[in-house]
Amino acid sequence: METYLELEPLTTSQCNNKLNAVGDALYVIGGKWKLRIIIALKEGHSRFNELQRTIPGISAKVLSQELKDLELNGFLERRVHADTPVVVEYLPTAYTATLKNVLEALSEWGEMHRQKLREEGNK
Amino acid sequence: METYLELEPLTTSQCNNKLNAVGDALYVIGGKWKLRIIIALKEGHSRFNELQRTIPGISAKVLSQELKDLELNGFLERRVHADTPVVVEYLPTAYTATLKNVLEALSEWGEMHRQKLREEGNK
DNA sequence: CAGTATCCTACCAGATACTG
DNA sequence: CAGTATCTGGTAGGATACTG
Repeated sequence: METYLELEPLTTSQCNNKLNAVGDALYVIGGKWKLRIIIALKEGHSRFNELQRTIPGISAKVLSQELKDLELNGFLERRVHADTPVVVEYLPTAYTATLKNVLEALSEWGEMHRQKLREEGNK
Repeated sequence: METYLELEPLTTSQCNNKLNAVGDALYVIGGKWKLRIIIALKEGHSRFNELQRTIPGISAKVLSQELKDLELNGFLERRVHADTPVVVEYLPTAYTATLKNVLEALSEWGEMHRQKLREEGNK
C-alpha cells in the first residue's frame, strides 16, 4: 500500500524547495518547443534551417528565440564558422545528458497516458 | 562513455512515438500550475479557497479552469456535499500515483539545475 | 464558501517581408 | 544560409465585482 506520490514526509520548507525545483525544471524545459529542439539537436541536426525543417510548425522567429534560451541555459553551443557564406552550427552540450531521467519518465508516462485514453475511447 | 540521451536507436516512427508521448505528457501536466495543484491536492488540501490560499499567485478563474482540466484528465474527483452551505471537495485519484517517477525526475533535475546556476553565479 | 462574469491588457506567435 | 523586423490577431490570465 503506497501513499499517492510516496514522497517522504517533508518539512514545509523542504517541500517548498521540491516544489520550486519542479517549477524551475518546467520553466527551463517546459513549453511547446524546448524538448523537441533538444531532441532534434541530439539527433544530429545542427543547422538553423535544418532544425526548422525537422521540427514541424516552428517559425524562424520562435526557433531563434528558443535557441537563445537553450544556449543561455547551457543546453547548446552556438558555433560560428566565419566562412562565406557564414555557417552556424548548434551543438548539444554534455549538459543535455542530465535530462535523461526526465525524458525517460515523461516518455513512459506519456505512453501510458495515451494507452489509457485509447482504452477509454473504446468504452 | 554514453551518448547524450542514451535512447536506444529507434526507427523514425518509433522515435516520433516517443516524441509524441513526451509532448502529450507536457500537454497534460505542463504549464505553470498543474503540478503545483496536483501536489497541493496530494498534501490533503481539498477545498477551493484552501487550494487558492495554498498556491501563491493563482487566481480563482485560473484555479477553476485548471481543476476542470485535471478532472477531465482523471487526476481528481470533484465531490459535492449538498449541504447548506454547499461544500465541495477536490480529491486526488489513484491515477496521480502514476506521476511518481515524473515528479521525482523533475524534482531531482530541478535541484541539480539550481545548484548549477548558483555555482555559475559565484564565478 | 465556491465559484462566474466582465473587462482589460500584455504577451505569444503566425505571416510576411527583408538583410548581410 | 541564418536570421531580424514589423504587423497583427488571438488568447492567457490578472483585477475586480458579483451570485447562489
